[in-house]
Amino acid sequence: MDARPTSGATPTIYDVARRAGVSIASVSRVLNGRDNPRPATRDRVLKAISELGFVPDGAARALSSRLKQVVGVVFRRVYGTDDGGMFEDESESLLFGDQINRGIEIVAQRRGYDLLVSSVNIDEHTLPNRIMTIAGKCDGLILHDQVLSPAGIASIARTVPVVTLAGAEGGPVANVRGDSATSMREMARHLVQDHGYRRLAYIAGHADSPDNIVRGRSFASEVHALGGECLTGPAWQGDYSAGSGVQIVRGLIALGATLPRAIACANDQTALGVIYALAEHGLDVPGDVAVTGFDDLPFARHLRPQLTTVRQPIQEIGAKAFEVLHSMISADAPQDSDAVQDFVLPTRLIRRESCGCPPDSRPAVWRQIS
Amino acid sequence: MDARPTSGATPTIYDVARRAGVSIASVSRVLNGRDNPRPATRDRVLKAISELGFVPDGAARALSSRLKQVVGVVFRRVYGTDDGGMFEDESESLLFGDQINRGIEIVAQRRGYDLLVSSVNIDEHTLPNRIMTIAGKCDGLILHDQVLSPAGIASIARTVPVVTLAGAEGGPVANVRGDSATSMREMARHLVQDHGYRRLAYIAGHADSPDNIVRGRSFASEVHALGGECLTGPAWQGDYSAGSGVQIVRGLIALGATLPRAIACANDQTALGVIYALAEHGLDVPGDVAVTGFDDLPFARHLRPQLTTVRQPIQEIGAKAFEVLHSMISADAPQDSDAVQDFVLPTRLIRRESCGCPPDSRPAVWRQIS
DNA sequence: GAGACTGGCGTAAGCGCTTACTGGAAATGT
DNA sequence: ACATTTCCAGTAAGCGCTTACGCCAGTCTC
Repeated sequence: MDARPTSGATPTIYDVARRAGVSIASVSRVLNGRDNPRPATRDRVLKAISELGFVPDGAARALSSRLKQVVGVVFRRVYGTDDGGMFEDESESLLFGDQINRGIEIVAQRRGYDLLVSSVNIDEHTLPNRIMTIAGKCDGLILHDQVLSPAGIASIARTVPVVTLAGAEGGPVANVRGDSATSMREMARHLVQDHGYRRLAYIAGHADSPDNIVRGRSFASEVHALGGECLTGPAWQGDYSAGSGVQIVRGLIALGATLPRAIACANDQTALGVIYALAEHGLDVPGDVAVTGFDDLPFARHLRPQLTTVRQPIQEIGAKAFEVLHSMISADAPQDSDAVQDFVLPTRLIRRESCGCPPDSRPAVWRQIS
Repeated sequence: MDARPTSGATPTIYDVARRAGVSIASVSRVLNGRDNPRPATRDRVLKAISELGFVPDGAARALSSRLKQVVGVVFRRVYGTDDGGMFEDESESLLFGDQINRGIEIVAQRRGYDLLVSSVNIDEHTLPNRIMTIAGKCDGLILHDQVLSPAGIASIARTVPVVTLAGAEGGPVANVRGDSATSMREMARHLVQDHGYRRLAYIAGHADSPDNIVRGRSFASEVHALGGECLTGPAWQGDYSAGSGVQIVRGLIALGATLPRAIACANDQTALGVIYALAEHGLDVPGDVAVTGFDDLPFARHLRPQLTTVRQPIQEIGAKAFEVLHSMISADAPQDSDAVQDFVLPTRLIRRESCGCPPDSRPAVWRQIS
């Protein structure tokens, strides 16, 4: 029995112990489902717990057991290209990131972990501090694309297990990503070979995003290999936002440029903006210009025309990232040092209408879950 | 100076102190930006910190300072009506909830708080346990709509500050919500008076969602007051998912029912499904049937026709919820007991095309940010 | 029925921080 | 020059848990 005074505030394990007439050790054992305490004792404790409305303190538990059961997830706060307010919410809505987080969360929960999410603004001068604060609150970190420089990542990884998403292949830590290269090559083939387009373009995402670079390169090189032409360069530099798609198309049209026959976008949101801007000028998609996306976010199939895109196994990417991180956390060895792993998940081309394919006329109910 | 042995693992404040030749108290003071330590000392400490890659442990800090600087956010994991896979991702994508969380996060960050997010499945039999675990990891809880019964909320609120979102007016704890009633009445007026529709319907969201109930009641009563007819009942019971919108319309058409002239949906996602299903049967929106949503999610304006809906200040709702919670956490008094507050934020009717209004033909750049 | 187990439970030592208290040195006042 | 104040920095006492250890029944063995 312990003689500590009853706290006036929230009940602690001592209060429970006193009320149940046992020691705090027994309460702890009941709390953790050990089978030591015999039923009678267990019941007394359980009763005291519920009478007091006792909630064990996570911080104390974490401190003592050296496990917080929390994973940190950091993503970039996106402010897309400003296009006069039209897409301001859109660029804020991080559909892709949210889906990934959902994937992480679902598997994390199965292991008793919760997610500590935090967005960062790259320009923040206190970035290292913010990341450190977050790191201190969890057992491991999952970093979305483009939140920290490779050097920054390496440095934080000295102290806490880190997994990156959609990072570069040879990064300093374990990385999980979709197989952008293969599917973008497939996309190029589809557009050039199946549809016969010769003059195409790729609207890029953030210039410093490894995944974006891979997408652009794979697409362009395959188009060239097939004898097509692929426009790139500053005029085609977007930032993953719908707004950037709008502005690029408007800019091109304003300059009187001849648009390519097909535009492949770095992601679905950009494609959304492109289609919008094209429609604004009376251009038909895919009749005048074919447009494709990347990610296959839910809205892609509700657009008119339905968006041809690449399906990424978004939630699976998140799930995999957690599993990798979890094994790093569990492994006592803080560093597996040698071979840093790069996990690549398969992606798939989803042909819908915006590339020029005919609409699928079967009723949705009969359609394959594809 | 402290004689504790150097830990082989992650460095602690003791390691930093030893390396800098000071006491742990001084390190702590530097860490917390106290102005006590003089520059020379401070620099030594800072140097040691960066050399060791020291990251202060959040759990220890929380335990000691009795503040975790973490707020828990719990939302319901939604599995929408199954419609053969067509909308399965959609129903998982919780657009609305994610936006709210973004709002919470942004203001939380300003106060040094991070978000612990966790989705729960209502059917879970261990729900109380899950919520308790989460509660133990944070200083306060924000509960989205429909994650816990009022009794459950009241019980957990005994122990930790709680704020609910879109809860019922007379709930057991502080609540933040949009002014659904006013805008739905306005919607009814617009549809009946401006467009002259007489036969309308409301597709409901979760039957047990207070906000849904308010929306439905306000709409129906205003329609009636204006001499119109508002269809409701089991045939019009959805669940906030696009899939439910699809199924309801398909079901009605299959039964040969005469569709109303206008359908107001509980939220944008439902409207998305309704429009989809209507198009599937060759029905024109708004020509044959007008459709409206609620929330004004980003995709609403990219639909064809653009969706007429009610704009909720989504991020502001989240922000407000955090502010309220934060003041509860800061107030030493665990219970302000008496008047539980209900914060209502203004909403606004956004007239676009799906109600029958003419498309806005001004170029987007010139359009008001409205 | 004495010795060796065994299972249930209490004691106490931390986990890595924050912070009240305190002592000594430096700065200030007269 | 001495008394007084001010400033820094160290000591140590927790914060609320988990868990190694050990004690004391009650069981088992032969």
